[in-house]
Amino acid sequence: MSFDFLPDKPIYQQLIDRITGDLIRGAIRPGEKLPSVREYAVEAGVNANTMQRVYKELEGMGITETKRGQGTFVTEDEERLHLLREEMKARLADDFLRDIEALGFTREEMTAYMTGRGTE
Amino acid sequence: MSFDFLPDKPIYQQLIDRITGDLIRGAIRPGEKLPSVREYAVEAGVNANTMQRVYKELEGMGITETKRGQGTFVTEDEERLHLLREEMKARLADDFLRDIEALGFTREEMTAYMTGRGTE
Amino acid sequence: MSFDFLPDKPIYQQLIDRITGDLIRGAIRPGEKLPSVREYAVEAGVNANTMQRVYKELEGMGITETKRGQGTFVTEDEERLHLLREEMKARLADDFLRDIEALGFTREEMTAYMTGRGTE
Amino acid sequence: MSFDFLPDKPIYQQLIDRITGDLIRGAIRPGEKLPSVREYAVEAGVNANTMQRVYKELEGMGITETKRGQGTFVTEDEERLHLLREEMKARLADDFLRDIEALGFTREEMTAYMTGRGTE
DNA sequence: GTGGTCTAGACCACC
DNA sequence: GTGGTCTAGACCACT
Repeated sequence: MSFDFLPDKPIYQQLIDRITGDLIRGAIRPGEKLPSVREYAVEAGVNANTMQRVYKELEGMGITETKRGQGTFVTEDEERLHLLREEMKARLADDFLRDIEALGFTREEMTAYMTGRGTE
Repeated sequence: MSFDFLPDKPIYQQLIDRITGDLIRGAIRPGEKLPSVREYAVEAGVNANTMQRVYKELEGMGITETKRGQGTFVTEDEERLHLLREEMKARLADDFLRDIEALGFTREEMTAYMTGRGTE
Repeated sequence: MSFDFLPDKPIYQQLIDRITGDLIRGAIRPGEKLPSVREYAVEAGVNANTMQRVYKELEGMGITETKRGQGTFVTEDEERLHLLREEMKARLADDFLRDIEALGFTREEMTAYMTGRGTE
Repeated sequence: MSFDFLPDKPIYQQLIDRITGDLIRGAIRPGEKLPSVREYAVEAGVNANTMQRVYKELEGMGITETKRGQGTFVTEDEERLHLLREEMKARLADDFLRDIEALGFTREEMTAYMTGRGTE
C-alpha cells in the first residue's frame, strides 16, 4: 500500500477519496472495522489529527459509524453505500462534461484521445 | 456572457480556463486584441488585481503578448496555440482517468453513464 | 425491554437515566433487588465494565446500596428517592429553558409545537 | 458579549449553537459578513483553529458561504434559514419529549414546574 | 486502547 | 488580511 499525495489537493480529501474508492471497489466491506485513527495515521504517514478529520468527514457522509471505545466501522446500510457510489459517479461525470464543454472539446475527441492511455 | 464561479476553485484559474476555452473553440482568434484589464475585470465582476494575475499568467504561458501602450494581444504563433490545446486535452483526460481508477469505476460504466447526459 | 443507545451520549449515562426513570415511574420499588452486574450487562448488551460503572455511580448518588454477597438493592430511603426525582426534573427543565433561550425561541412557540407531537 | 462555556459539551458546538441562535433570533441578518476567523477567535477567547472548525461546520450546514480572501457571509437563502429554524425547534422539542418520557415525567408536571422559572 | 477536543504555531492560496 | 491545511502534542471520556 503506497501513499503519496498530490499537491494542490488537501491530503484529507485524497484520503477520503481513497477510502471511498476502496469501498466502491469492494476492497472494504459493509460492517468492517477500519484501522484505528492512530494506526491508519502512521500507515498513511500523516498526522493523527488529519486522519481524525478524515474519519469524522466519513461519518458525516453516513459512510461510517463510530462505536465509542471500540473503533470505527463501515455502515451496514448497503443502500447508503450504493447511493454513495452513484453520487460519486455522477459528480465525476458531470464535472468532466462541464470541463470539456468549457474548454471547447468534443466528447469524440476526448474519447479518441483516452483510448490507449492510462492503465486500460 | 454569464460569469458565475465555482467555489473551491480559484477564480483566476476559472478565468484562465474560460479564455483558453474561447481560444480553443475559436471564439478568440490569433492576433486579436483582448479587452483591457480594467474593462474585463468590470465585465467579469472581479477585482482588477485578480484579472491582472490572469493576464500575467496567460503571458507566462506564451498565449498572449503585451504591447506597451496598446494592450494585450493573443499570440499569432499558431504552433503555440495548437500545443496549448493538446496540453489542456491531456490534462483533462489524464485527471479523469486517474480519478476513475482511484474510485474504482470502469471506463465502460462511465461512458454508459455519460451517454445521454449534459448538452450532448 | 429494548436497548438501543443514542450516539454522542455515554452509554453508562443512558443506562443510569433508564434505571432512575424506572425508579421515578415506579417500575422499580424501594428495597427491591436489582439484577447482578453480569446479568444486567448481558441483558442490556453492554460490556460488564460499563454496567459496573453504572452501579457504582448509582451507589454514589445514594440510590442503591450494596450488600456484600447478596447483591445490589434500591435504597429504602423514600426521602432520598423523592429528592432524586426533583433533581432530575429540575435538570431537565432548566436545560430545556436554557436551550430555548440560547436559540431564540419563546416558550409559547415550543409549547404550540409540542402539542400533538410524541406519545401524548 | 460574554463567553463562558459549559463543561461536558464541546466548545465548538456551543459556538455553533450561539451563532445559529443569533441567526434565529435575528441578531444576525442574511447576507451579513461575520467577523474573520481570527477576530472572532480572539473575541470568544478560543483558538483560531477551533473557530475555523465552527465556520466550516456552519458552511457544511448551508448556513454560511465563504468568499475566498473576503470573508465569511451568512447565506441570503432565506428559505434555508427558515428551514434551519424549524429543524432546531424540532430537535429541541423531540429530545425534550423523549427525555421526559424516559424519566417518567408527564408534560403537565414539567409545564407546572417551568412556570415561574428562568427568565420568563 | 479508541475516538474526540483543544491548543499553538507554521505555511499556503486567494483577493 | 482572509480562509484553509497540516503538524505536534496534550488531555479527556468511554469501553
